[in-house]
Amino acid sequence: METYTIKDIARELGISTSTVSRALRGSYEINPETKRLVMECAERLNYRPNPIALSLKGSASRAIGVILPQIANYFFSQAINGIEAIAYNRGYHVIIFQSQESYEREVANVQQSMSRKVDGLLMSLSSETADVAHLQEVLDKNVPLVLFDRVSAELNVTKVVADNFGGAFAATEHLIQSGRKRIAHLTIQPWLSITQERLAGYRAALEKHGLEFDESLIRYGTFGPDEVGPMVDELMRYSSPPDAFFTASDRLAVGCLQALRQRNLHIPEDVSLIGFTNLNVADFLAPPLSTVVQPATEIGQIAAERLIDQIERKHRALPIETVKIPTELIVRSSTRTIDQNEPLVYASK
Amino acid sequence: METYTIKDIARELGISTSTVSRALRGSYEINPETKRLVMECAERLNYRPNPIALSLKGSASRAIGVILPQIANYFFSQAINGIEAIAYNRGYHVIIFQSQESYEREVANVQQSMSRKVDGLLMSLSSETADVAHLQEVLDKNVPLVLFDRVSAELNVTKVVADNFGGAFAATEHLIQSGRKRIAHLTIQPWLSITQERLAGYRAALEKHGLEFDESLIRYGTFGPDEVGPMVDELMRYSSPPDAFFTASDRLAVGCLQALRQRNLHIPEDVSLIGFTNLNVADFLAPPLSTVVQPATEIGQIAAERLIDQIERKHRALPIETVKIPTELIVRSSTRTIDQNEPLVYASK
DNA sequence: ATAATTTGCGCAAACGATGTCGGGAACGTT
DNA sequence: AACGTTCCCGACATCGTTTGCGCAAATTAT
Repeated sequence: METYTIKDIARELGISTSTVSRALRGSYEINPETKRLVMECAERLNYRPNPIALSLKGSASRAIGVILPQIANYFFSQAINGIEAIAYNRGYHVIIFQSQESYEREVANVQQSMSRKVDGLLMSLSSETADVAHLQEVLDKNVPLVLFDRVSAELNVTKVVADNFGGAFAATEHLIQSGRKRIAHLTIQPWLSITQERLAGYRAALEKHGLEFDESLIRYGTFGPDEVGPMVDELMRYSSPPDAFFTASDRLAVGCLQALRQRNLHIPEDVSLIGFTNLNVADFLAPPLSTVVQPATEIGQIAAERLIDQIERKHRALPIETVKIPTELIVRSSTRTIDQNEPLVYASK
Repeated sequence: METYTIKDIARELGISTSTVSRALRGSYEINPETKRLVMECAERLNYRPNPIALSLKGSASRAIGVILPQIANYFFSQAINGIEAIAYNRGYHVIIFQSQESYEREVANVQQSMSRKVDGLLMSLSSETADVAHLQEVLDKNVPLVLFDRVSAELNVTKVVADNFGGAFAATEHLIQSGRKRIAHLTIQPWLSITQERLAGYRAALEKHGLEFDESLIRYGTFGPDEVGPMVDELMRYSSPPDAFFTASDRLAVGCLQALRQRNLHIPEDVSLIGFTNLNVADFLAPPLSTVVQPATEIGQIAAERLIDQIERKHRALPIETVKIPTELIVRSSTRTIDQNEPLVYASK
């Protein structure tokens, strides 16, 4: 099956390429009969317009770029599914780039997607990204941009995020209500919006319940391997060590679980553990892990919808807003209130 | 930061675009002094060649396409990481497409990547794919193609796969050696190469140990939601029900775990469970899940290397071969030999 | 000094599609 | 009969880059 061009159709029918082009795009100034012939011939040859040529011409490429830190991450891979679903049935293709949490690679990704002439960009910032000049340039070029999850306050664009404050508040309050008093918070880089919002939610819940906010119970992780162990060690050495851990990501939740287990700290007997994560196996862990679930797929869907709306109504400026999606608190055994009579068993319920 | 073209450089220096083009590519027929000027100017303007124009011309796009069933899957997302790592430091960009286990979408993805003029294609077949004519076309166009994991015997191309036979053999033998006699095998679509190989490994291990191969203990899954429950029900209704489950994928392993738990079947007391999976939390599940681990990252890396080798030495035909990467059997509690005296506890070890 | 090479560079065509012109034919209007 | 319209359609330029060909100047050979 060869790949035919507009020229082949033109030659076949003995007309000019312009006519073919116009017929294909349904221009009003083409004879219906000619149109029919062209359409039929295109069909017969299985003609597909060359997206590269289209992009070169500067017209729509019907592709959107997605730049995110890591695919191998529940949250992001689910978000991609949401994005693809929407993009697919609105006729767009999705080109995925991973920044690998590197600012440098993120900038390169942005350049790549610009030169590949995507119609719009969907981004979640790398953990290294402090400066957003590269994104300002995108906006200056008038390329629609929507941020999701890891957003920047410095950019005046549409953003789609989970209700991080609310989720963190709910998680913390839940820990307090189940009898915990010294709640450690393991989180990620402090300059990220999500970190700040979750921290604020955590703090607000403490304050509401008259608990002191203790800076020394907060630990900021990077994305290094086995970084949680040392944090746990430090924290547990305190004269009044934490009786609960609230972690801010998939990785930290699992890392914390592992670290606690290695140190022979029992959950929830010794400490409670709750994660801010999208782990789909949370229910099958030992112990089943309480989590704040972010609707990753939905975030992806809404972000994609907003972006495509912007692309298609490019002339009329669409309102810029921040969409906040509610999170859901799912309570499992890892944050159970301890009844001293209960046997120490994690059997399936 | 504007985006400059070769023309801008030409105008700036008062020379022709051809000269600039040749200078940039280091042609021998350009005066070294002119070259220097051009290089310097390009540097100063931060010139980046337009990949779209390059692709249109038909030359290398320095991009490779990756088409796989699902990103939201441990195995595939790790494989992508391996692919990206190699591609990145050999100067290629990776364009990822998801077939979503749909033949139709896979064909569309192939078309897309062809028309985006990727320099090569890395693929893992969708579970619906029985016919590979669309891939034969890729080969006919002389576009390098490497298959990984889900490969097709009908295509004469380089393939990179895990040692599915060996892994399945090891898993089955392990179950037998831990005292199991009726081993059920939950697997995926029967026409996939990996399914067949794993089944063969399973069967060979049974035969080696003098156990009967019982067709009725095999179940072929699709990718539907909660399909495992009914399978388990059917199997457990047998007069001699299975005493072990060997599952062939991430999804099936977790699904099986869930189904068994819901039916109050204890692992490993009532039945053993071992998965063929890349779940990174296998050790934290209740019970910790024995698994056959596929080196996903390595598979991705090797596949990417082979592909890029083929792209770059396109003239000399590279030998076509199937690379088989060893798998690793990791034994955890879910396949423990049952000691009747032991209490029924899944506590952390 | 003349002829033959070499060196360095520009012109123009191509890649596939779109869009701006403008022109011929057929029609209607005075 | 002469003019203006409308309807269809084709020639050509364009997007950014590469490349075959050719041509002038500089160099070397005769």
